[in-house]
Amino acid sequence: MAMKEIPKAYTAKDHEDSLYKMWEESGAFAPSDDMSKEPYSIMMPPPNATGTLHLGHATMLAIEDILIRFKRMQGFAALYLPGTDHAAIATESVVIKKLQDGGMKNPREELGRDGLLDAIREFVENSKNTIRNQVRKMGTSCDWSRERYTFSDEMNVAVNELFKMMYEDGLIYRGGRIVSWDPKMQTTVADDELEYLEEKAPFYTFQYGPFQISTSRPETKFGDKYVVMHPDDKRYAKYKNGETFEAEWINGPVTATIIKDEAVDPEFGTGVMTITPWHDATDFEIAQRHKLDREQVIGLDGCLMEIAGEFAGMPIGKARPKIVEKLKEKGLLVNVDENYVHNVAVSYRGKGIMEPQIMKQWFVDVNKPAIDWKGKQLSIKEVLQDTVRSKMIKIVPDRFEKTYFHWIDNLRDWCISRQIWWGHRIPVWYKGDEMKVQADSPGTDWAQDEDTLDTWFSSQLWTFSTLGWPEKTPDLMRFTPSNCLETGYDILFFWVARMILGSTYALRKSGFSEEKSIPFKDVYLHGLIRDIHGKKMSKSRPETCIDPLDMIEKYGTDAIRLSLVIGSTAGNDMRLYEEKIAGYRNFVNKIWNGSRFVMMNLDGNDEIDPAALTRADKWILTRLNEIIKTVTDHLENYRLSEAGLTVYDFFWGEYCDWYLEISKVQKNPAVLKHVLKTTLTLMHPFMPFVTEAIWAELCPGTMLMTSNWPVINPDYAYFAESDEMGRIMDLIAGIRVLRAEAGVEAAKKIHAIIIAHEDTALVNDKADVIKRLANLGQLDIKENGEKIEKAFSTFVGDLEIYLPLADLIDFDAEIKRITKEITELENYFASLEKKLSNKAFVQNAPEEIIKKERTKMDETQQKMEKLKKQLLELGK
RNA sequence: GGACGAUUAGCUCAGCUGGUUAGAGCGCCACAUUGACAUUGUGGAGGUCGGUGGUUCGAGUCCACUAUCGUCCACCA
Repeated sequence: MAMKEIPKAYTAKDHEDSLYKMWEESGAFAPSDDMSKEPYSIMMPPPNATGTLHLGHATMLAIEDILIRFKRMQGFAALYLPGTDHAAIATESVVIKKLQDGGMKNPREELGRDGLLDAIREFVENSKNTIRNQVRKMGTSCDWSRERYTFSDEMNVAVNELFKMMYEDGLIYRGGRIVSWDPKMQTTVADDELEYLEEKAPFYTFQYGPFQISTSRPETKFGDKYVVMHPDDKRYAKYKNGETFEAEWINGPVTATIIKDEAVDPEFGTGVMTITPWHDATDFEIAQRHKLDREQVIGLDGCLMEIAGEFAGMPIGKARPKIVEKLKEKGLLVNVDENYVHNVAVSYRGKGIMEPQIMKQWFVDVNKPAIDWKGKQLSIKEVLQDTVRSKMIKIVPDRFEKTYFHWIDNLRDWCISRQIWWGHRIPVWYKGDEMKVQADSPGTDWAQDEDTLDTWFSSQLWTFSTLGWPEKTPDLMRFTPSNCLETGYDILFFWVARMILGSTYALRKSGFSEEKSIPFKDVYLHGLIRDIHGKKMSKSRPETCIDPLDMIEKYGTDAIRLSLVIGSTAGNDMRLYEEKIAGYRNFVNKIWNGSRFVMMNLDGNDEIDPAALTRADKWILTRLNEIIKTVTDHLENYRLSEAGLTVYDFFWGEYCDWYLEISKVQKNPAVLKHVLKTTLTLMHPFMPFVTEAIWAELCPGTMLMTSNWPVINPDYAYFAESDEMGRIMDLIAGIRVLRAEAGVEAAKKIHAIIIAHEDTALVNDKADVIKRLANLGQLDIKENGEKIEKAFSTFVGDLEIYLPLADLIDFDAEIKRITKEITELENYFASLEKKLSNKAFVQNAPEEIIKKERTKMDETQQKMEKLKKQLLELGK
């Protein structure tokens, strides 16, 4: 038989590449052309076209691919659109560093704009290929024919179009604002691309006229001519707002003005500060409020300017101690706190220390009403809030909605211009004082804005520009909005919120309805992958890093996918270690061998004969129904881990350990095959390769990937699911109402009785419950009928009996004691039952022992019945 | 300063709207195994679910307070 050729252990390497090739060539990665099928789409968050795939990407791809394969099998026209991101600052700094490592001193100067762009382009093309192949390695079933790139010509058209629309709507404006300037990368950095590092720096206090002021940055203080204090600070009550005084300062005397502003914290330092509006965001705001002068002190190169007099041209780091020295000589240094700790802002990308500067930049206004939304003109901020608040967009897990709203509340205008070269260039042209906003040059003598756009400005268009916008292509009409955006929670603000912004604005403007203009319906946020100690994996500590590609090589893609998905929940970080992956590799192998065994026992007959089913067959078929239902339900609700675990447990613990064992004695090949096929289907989204490889043997000529997702077969409901618990729940619900209406004591007694009488017959027969209760007392239903009826209405239709409460009181303790005893017996009974339902025990244990256990069970049952009768007697 | 998350077996983690005796993997102990599988099977030990109080007939699950760890946001003159 052909089976003998199948190797004993599954070696992933021998199958994965050829299976992927088969899928790709079959065309099944593309969504079905059948327009009657409901569309389902996921836009892959594009990995940066700089490096290689890391575990974050692997997690993302695994989760998305599970969802898309599931939906595809369910019969949706499933689109999974892949792509890469040009990642402006990140890429440019990587390439510049490479060139510098290669000996080039200043690549920007030496290569010029076009030369550097060429170098970056070449680098990006190479790494794009690497990324593509790695995405394939993960088994990702995305439609490569629709691959997109955030810096393609088509994308550039979309970006320019959006810029123009927003400009014409007055949403984009140019203005002098304080921005974070990165002297290292020579560009601005957005607020949320900053991170703060703790730094210990000397904290100086200087005499400034009659005041003492403190600073850790004396080099900014040259132009300071305002002192600010809180209006309510009693210490300085004698000074009036606007009052001036003379003060000796670094380079001679200055005339200073007193300003009262609530931004000053009276508790901090001396409660008085001088301000440097050009180089501090808070100071800038104070200066705006009071219309104060602003002067630049530090140049864009990080060196002091003319205003610094003798210090001009010095880098700030060098100048600082010298300035302090001079002030000390002048007798103006009051004291130095050497243990002062404060935060410095650095770039999230390049780690350069920020220098706030006032610069002309392009901004997106987030407060101007400009979007026609549900009959009103709303601002970007308001639309961002409404989409989530009205549940048009659902965030999983929902606790991130709170974070999202908090972020929006604090949202300021978005600075979208960057002074780097790698990126979409701002489509604005200047000639003298004239300015035009358009993609192409208006003619000779016009010069284009030197700046490029923030990378997120193009990324925000990802969900719909990839489908052809601004053209109204069939894909755009069909697949927008996408169904799910899956990404890490760390870029909720960077990207997710911006996509909502871009999509709602652009698509509403293009005539789409509110429902069609959101970028996605669900947002699924996964956590970060950490090492076994819970630390972030970082390149600087390679021993903590797990490279997904190494793991694929060693354990196979299916094992990686499982280990990234099982045991992880939305929004929570997960630890990953090699042993875990090895564990799932074992499972993959188990599937292989279990299937091999099944195939050795098939007889070519696939028809299940209902008349020939053993108890075991019926059981496994019933269980299969339950598993289908559970797995489908979990997947629909993004509980991927639960779904995976369910099918894992079923296959290993029930199908292999139990049903296959029985099959060695008495087998039903048709059932064996049916259950295997169904289980393989359920497992396929999680572990596409091994399931497809087995399928090829099991059902030659067909492809599992395009098979139908299983549905429950009502014929296989041989064992009714126990709905007893459901009945009890109804009863309890009734008691809860009764408690509210008739009082706690009454409810407690009824509960005690029910516990005591909790046998199936009693719970099944509602009327019987009521009768028994009725025997216990003579509470008149005519008096309390309404309450009682309400209490039991969840499980009793008609109530025309008397309900007893009053006479129970004396038997309380006795009932309690017997109830407890019954509970103990029940526990014992259940443990016996468990033992007897253990297949291995039943199969292997000697007959006498099993008989003995059965006898014990019978005895226990009799005891329990006796006690229950007693309890009833007590009731009477 | 504000918010959020975590705390469950030796380790890493599940546990969906409160409900039969709280689960898995790894590790540990004992035994088994040349007929699918040592990447195995069977059995076992191991948990007062961080603490205190509350709601409830019933709490790992809900509420309040609290401890420890972690993350994010804001401020830091």
